[in-house]
Amino acid sequence: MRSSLKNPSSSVEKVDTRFLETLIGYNARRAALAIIGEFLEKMAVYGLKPVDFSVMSVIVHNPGVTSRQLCASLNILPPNLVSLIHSLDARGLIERLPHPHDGRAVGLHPTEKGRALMLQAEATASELERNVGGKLTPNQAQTLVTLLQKIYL
Amino acid sequence: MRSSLKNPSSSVEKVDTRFLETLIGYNARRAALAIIGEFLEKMAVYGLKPVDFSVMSVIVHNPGVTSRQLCASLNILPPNLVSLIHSLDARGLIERLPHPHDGRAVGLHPTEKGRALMLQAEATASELERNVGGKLTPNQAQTLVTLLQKIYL
DNA sequence: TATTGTTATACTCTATAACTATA
DNA sequence: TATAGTTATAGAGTATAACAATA
Repeated sequence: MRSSLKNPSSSVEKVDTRFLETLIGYNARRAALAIIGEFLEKMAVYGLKPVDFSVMSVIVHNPGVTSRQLCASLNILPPNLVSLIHSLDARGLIERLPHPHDGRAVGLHPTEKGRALMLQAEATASELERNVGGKLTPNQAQTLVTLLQKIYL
Repeated sequence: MRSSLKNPSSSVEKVDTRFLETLIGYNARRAALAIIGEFLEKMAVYGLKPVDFSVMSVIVHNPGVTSRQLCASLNILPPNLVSLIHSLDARGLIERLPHPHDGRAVGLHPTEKGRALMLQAEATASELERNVGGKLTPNQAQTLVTLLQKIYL
């Protein structure tokens, strides 16, 4: 039996990552990156990256939402949202209308084009979800979502 | 009953993110970021960021592992590992020794200082894990890890 | 010809400070 | 005085191409 501790020049056949695999954070990050990779591919046809998708989804489901509300909901810093919103506006997916009660704020509204795009994009996202669920039973997928939300919500 | 669809200037009281919360990728990312945030704070005393920690952990548990093996295990691109390894070397946490069979490769070995640091750091990580588990029962934490691994492994 | 480690570099993501207009 | 949106900018993270040394 060779001791890897006493031989500084020994080589490694199979890398042991068992300790890291006990950590929820490590596993959550690896799983998230794996899913986001698939997401990026499938959403490319809509010209939406994950953040764009999240922002558009919130705007469609919350017409009139402000930038500040978006930032708080999605954990985005205000300066980083600006160019994102500008880009969605330039693509004709959203409209910026004056806020009814607050002259400082701007309400973000989906255009018909934006609504139509997100109807498809959300369907694709749900389909991808069922693909990820190919590795999980529907029951397991639901359990997973519930447990993850206990952590960050 | 006000219809938010017909009033483009309506405001939003509470932001509805229910659709996003059905997506495993969204939840996994949010949970990972929440845990990594805590991790960053607790690991600051060791001067270790999450990637440094992962790399050191793999080196300690696999003395003699090569850069390429590390990259494959942790999903890091080789050019991005270089400065990381250099920094750990400069801190005296690892040693780079010639590989026994392959003249191109370099074996990465923990120094005693590196081992001692990681003994503490891994204990802290496990403790943090139990804190995250404060939101979950030990059983739920185990279930969560198992389900996440089904996705990316 | 393929692989290891490396350099240089570019692009994206994330973070901070400071400004303006309005509350 | 505080907040919404914005600008400028810095730093961290991630990506590709190309090279020398070795297999």
